[in-house]
Amino acid sequence: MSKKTHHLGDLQYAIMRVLWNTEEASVADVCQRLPKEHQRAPTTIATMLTKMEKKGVVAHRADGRVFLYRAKIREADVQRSMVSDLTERLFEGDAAALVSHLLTEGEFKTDEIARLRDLIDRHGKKERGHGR
Amino acid sequence: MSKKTHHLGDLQYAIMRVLWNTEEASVADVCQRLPKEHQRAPTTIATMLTKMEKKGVVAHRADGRVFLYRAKIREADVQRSMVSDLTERLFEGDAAALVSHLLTEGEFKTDEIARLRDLIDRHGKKERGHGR
DNA sequence: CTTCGCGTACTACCGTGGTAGTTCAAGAGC
DNA sequence: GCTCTTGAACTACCACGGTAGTACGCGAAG
Repeated sequence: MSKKTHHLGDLQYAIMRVLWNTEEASVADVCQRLPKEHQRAPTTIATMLTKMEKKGVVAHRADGRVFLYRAKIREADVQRSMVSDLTERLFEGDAAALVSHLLTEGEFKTDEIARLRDLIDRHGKKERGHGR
Repeated sequence: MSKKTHHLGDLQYAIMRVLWNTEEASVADVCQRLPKEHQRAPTTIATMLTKMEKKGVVAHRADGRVFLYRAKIREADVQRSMVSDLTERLFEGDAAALVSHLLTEGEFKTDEIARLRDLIDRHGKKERGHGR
């Protein structure tokens, strides 16, 4: 169940984001709710949704004449598979190397470092807290 | 100066990795040095290299009858642009959110957490150390 | 000189993301 | 009933990663 690695393109991810925020949406709804940098012709969105349905990432039901689409996969799953894909490719699956890269390439503003350490501390505590 | 965002495919990245490790390599060299999961027909590699040259990520010079290819971009640059691409798409550019995702999705083994905290500590000190 | 092998060049294809026009059908309005 | 609007379906492209066969040219072996 939900094993395949879902790599979505830019527009596809933007469409998914709309669906994740709205449960069900028609083509027109999606068009309206897309951020302006992803605005496309309605036919483009419809085509994309059809292709995405063929891939199994969305499903639709008919409500009168319009189709209502909904996401079939969870955002966290897509994120996980895309992130681990990249980690595999770029860092041989070493997630810590990815973080190291983020640090040395200056992807963090100085004040974020503290927040980061906090995140890790909390996670470490939770890990030790409830066993395993 | 090296501004464009280089997104390389799987095979292309594997080829680049060979070039990053060897300075100069012929098509045959690349074929030999590719990990077995990326072994392809020599013509495939040659085609890829030609396409990659057109994109500007590699260059070649003739040595007798053979072409010696070399990387024109640095690995860190590709990593940076691919990672920040993904961070942008999935986390609105919030790199800390990416780390948080890695933590909650269990991408780290428990003993890596310590190493991680260490990385961050060292980085924090260095930051404060030499100004900026 | 002729042939053989190797290496590059050219060409062709497939899959998929992306883009959108054109067509078709069904309900709304006259 | 006939037209107008609107949404879905179908079709057609383009770009690019990936894959590899075929053609060609050149130096070496005979």
